[in-house]
Amino acid sequence: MSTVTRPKLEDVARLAGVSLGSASRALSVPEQVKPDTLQKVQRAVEQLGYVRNGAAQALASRRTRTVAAVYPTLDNPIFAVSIQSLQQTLWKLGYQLLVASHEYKPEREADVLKAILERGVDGVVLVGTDHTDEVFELLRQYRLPYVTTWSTDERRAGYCVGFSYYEAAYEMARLVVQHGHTRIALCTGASKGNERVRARIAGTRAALKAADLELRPEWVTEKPFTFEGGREAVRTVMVGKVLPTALICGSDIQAVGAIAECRDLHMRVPEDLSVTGSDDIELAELVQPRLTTVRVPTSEIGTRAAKRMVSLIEGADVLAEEDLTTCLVVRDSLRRISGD
Amino acid sequence: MSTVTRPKLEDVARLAGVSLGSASRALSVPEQVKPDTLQKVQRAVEQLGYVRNGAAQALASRRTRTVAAVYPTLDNPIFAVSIQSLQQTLWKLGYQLLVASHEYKPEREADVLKAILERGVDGVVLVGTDHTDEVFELLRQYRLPYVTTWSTDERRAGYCVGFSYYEAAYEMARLVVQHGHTRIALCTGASKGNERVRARIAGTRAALKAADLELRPEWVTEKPFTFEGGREAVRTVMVGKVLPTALICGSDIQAVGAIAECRDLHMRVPEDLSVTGSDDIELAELVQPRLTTVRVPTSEIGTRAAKRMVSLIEGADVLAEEDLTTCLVVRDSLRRISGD
DNA sequence: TTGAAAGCGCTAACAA
DNA sequence: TTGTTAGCGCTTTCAA
Repeated sequence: MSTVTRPKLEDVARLAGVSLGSASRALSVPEQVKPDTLQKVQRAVEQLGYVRNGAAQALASRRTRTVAAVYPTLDNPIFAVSIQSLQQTLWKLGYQLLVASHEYKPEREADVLKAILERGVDGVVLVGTDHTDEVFELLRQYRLPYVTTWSTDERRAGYCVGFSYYEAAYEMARLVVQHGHTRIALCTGASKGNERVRARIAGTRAALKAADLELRPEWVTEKPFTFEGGREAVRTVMVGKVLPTALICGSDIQAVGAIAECRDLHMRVPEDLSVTGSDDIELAELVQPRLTTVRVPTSEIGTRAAKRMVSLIEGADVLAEEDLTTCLVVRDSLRRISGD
Repeated sequence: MSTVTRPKLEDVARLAGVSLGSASRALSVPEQVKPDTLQKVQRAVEQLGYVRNGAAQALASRRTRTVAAVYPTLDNPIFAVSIQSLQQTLWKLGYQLLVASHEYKPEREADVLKAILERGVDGVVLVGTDHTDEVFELLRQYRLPYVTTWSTDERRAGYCVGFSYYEAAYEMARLVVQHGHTRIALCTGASKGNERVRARIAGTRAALKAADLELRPEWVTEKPFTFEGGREAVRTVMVGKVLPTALICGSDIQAVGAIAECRDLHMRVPEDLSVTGSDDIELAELVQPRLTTVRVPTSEIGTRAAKRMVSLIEGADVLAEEDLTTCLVVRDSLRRISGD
């Protein structure tokens, strides 16, 4: 009970009456020792309450059994859910997760990564494919396997776990157009260092173009992925003589904020302004009006990223996987406009 | 650029023309080396792109510069916000954060902690004061400093960073009573292994008692801290001949779920049922009706916990701090009942 | 203020 | 299958 000092493997070996090497093997490659030896070691471990010293193990084996994930922010339900599944899956595979965030400041990412490198990890999970050269350089230099998530990217296809933001945006914009809207505004996040935002803008523009519509520059706003960002978008876009009849938001969080702002401004959703979101977070069907949005495979991304990361680390064959898919979820916040 | 192998301190020392010891000191205790030496080492570090090997450092110094935090879940905005501030503050103080969660299963906490111990951390941040003996035993055995957060607890007062759930609940219940409600229901989380839930029930009960009211057992429901939990609470409690006129929820998330369920059930909030929350998450003022709730110092908890944790680790004097406070936020989801 | 050298606790190659 | 032993890269005495 009151161990004065933390027991080491040597203590375990001595108590079990085997050599240090056998004790080590009993713990890491149990199938390579005699059942008898294994049992003796296990008993000693239990008796002493022995727990491996990870630093020593990492130093000697050059493996940490930890993977790091660098997120734009932790304070967004889609990332929280995704981290959750990433964590759970890694845990089952025997890995721990070290999380970090750069608060949507792409230029900070390399610093965050450096700190992680120093601490030592076996692999890194990144969000998106757009990172500074420094980030990729560090990864290369330290020979760290990595997977990029959320977005797909043709060039690095083997290591992406995500879906096409372009297509998701295209589908949504088409849906809005099909509902008879012609004056359509777009609220996204900051496009710098974020290819997902850029793909979304491009997809939306393409869908409008296919309907001979134009995405007016003054109706495209880049706002933070927060409730407040959505509020700002409404204030930014609902000025001037000609007003949009629909606001497509890049995230449900923004959409919910936009709806709240409309209410405060005494505008009705969807009668005065239709609002759509993206992600289909749980909240989407709880707000009033219920949000029309696009469902993305949030938790699946975490699970798959974990598995792929471990395959990469352990040198298993990494099979090219199909991209994940999204689907429209039609609820009440998008109005059908008859005539014009 | 294309370093074949990661440079070590020895390489730095050689390039700088100093001994290994001096190079080490230049990095960790720069004030103990001559400015000249310091500069030479710094230059070499830069030139080689040297990054410390954390495992080796941890092994030799028996310090990891990492603190772990074990949460019930990561998928709850109050924890996300708190983690955020914890992380930021630790980072500024030169520490990294390792997060883990036990998914509201108190019995898993010790296992999670063991994995953390193995990885090696300098201290642990826990949520709440109610943990299994095994958890405290591990902490003691490994001499790990820890701080408990969110809740205050007289017995371990020196290491708590939190507020009184009892008082917060008392205030809220009193407010509800003052609004003329006599039939009051309570929706909390699971009380097992969660002293915060128990304190909340006790506080609510005490406030009712002070008004000669009773907290009926059939109107006290323990549900998960999720939207769905709030929905279930409404279904559980709104049966029978006599119905409550107010539902006090243990979290805003539950309250928002409850409001949505009322809507689906064609009950109006607050006309047919008043609903109150707790935490004052951002969403609270975005929903319709806007939520009456109690504001808790979410981000302050993270900041203070980080500072206290580092003081504990570095052996600084840990000054007894005052408990944090909460305050009622009155909005629209609580109705005033005239007469009865 | 510096250099030399002895570990930190473990893994893995090698020999038996 | 097991025991022996040489490191893994760093910190930290100790002596100079």
